[in-house]
Amino acid sequence: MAERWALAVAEDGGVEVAALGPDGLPAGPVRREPGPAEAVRARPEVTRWVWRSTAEIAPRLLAAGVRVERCYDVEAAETLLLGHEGRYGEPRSAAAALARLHGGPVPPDPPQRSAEPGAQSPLFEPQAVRLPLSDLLAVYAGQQRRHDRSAHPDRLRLLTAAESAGMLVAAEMNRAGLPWRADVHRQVLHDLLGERYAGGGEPRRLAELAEEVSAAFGRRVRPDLPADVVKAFGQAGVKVASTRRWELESLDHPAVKPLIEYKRLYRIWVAHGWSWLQDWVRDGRFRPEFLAGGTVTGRWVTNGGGGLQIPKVIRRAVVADPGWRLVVADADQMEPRVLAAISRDPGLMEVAGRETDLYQSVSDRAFSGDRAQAKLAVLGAVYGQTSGDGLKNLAALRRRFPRAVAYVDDAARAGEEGRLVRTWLGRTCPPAAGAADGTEEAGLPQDDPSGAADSAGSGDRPQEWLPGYASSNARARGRFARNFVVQGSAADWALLLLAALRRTCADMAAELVFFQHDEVIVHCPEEEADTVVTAIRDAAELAGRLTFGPTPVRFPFTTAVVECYADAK
DNA sequence: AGTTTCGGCGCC
DNA sequence: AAAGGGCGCCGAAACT
Repeated sequence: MAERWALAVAEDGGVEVAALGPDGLPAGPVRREPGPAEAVRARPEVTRWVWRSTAEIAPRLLAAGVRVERCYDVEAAETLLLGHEGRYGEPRSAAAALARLHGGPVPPDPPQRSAEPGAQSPLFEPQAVRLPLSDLLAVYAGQQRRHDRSAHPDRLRLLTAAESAGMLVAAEMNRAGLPWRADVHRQVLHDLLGERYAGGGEPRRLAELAEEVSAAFGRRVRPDLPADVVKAFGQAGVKVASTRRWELESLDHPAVKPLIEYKRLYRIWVAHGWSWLQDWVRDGRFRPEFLAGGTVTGRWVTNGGGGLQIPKVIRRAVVADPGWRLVVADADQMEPRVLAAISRDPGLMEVAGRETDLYQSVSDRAFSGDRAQAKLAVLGAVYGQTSGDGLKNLAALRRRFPRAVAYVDDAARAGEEGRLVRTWLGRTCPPAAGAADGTEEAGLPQDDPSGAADSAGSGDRPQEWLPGYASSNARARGRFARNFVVQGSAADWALLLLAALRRTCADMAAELVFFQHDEVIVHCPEEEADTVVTAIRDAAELAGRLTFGPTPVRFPFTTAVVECYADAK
């Protein structure tokens, strides 16, 4: 029997709790408990806890060794509902939601706290505005009605549940951390960069490469300063607009090779070097602080340490504990499969209904077996590519998979026209997203972010007084919206995958330690690895059915059971 | 001196 | 003529 309770943290750290009836209204007296852990532990029959903020409460539960089955995060729900209602940018705190309910002055959201290297994750968000249980329940009841009023209440309710589950998973990952061998990391750095010199300057290998670059130019050039490099090329008679790698690669000059190698290693040094290790790895774990729902598309972000950008060479340092394994699982061709599921394109659903390489199938049908071209065409359609071979390939794609291409084209048009665009479950794209892009001329005005909040009906006003401005902005919005429906629907699915996987891991020692868009890592005892592999496959299929309803589309994963992350794939 | 933007690149 | 989405991170440059 599904039991739902609500919990509100009081100023003194105690909590109020109350049972909720099937209608979501209180079905019993409000009781006080000394803390959330005590309240939850005393009620194992509860299957969903309604609370203001998972980020506030889950760490306290985890610290006490208490697990909840599911939750409903009121502030996550408020964010999703506001977006869905086209009110992006309005304050999303529970206190703001209450004020809107009562018609009072709406408090602005507290500023985001920024990540500090090595900072302890606080058990409380210090600036959070808490609500008494009665107020929290009023907001919750209002949110239930707002779900009901949406175009697809079931989907939106599922999205809220999924987002809440994601926040539980994020809290658990933040507590677990990613197993990290600092000694291995140091060895990798030494192999790549050479010795460090006293005083914090460049390590040996970078100094050598800088010398090579200078020698090639015949004067001292600092390879880490783009302006210096561009000038040096100019003096050597080579015109170059930037020092981007793809641009340098086309040049014929002896400085190019050491320069590119310098930039590659410099990047490792500054972003994942010794000071990174010092800042972010503690007690054998890297804790990047995952933030579920951190982007408008629903993808997660990490706060600190570049947790979602771990370079391939550095993954050597991610090593399972003795006797344990890492199950590294990567969704196969997630984006086109999601496009098949949301567009219901018959041809694309057919190829996505197989677990074999989807890009190969697409290329067999539309690109004479050229897989690389097929992949470029599909990604180009999803990302809004509009030039080069992309256009030609897009035409071929359109002939074979017309509904799929039409789906993203429609999204792009809606975005250009300032209409609301949603993921499959109803996460909504902010109307002005991408507006800052495309203003290639300096000095062009950009959309005022504060204006987006109060101009629900006027956000699409064209600015034709500035030739080129409105159109390039609109096109940027179109590309954003085109990508949004696919990337965001994939994020919808990924949340349900995580929720299902979390459920299975609860019965084992296995812990979810990493999630990156379409990839998960589970850390588990060796003997659980096979079970985890199966659990991931099952979770993927379950997530597919739950998210998209009946669909022939399959969501296969490539899994590897390894001791070291670098040995996967 | 402190804060914001830019250039470039890492990941998906 | 050229026009690919989402992020985070760093140091330098540009700003206040």
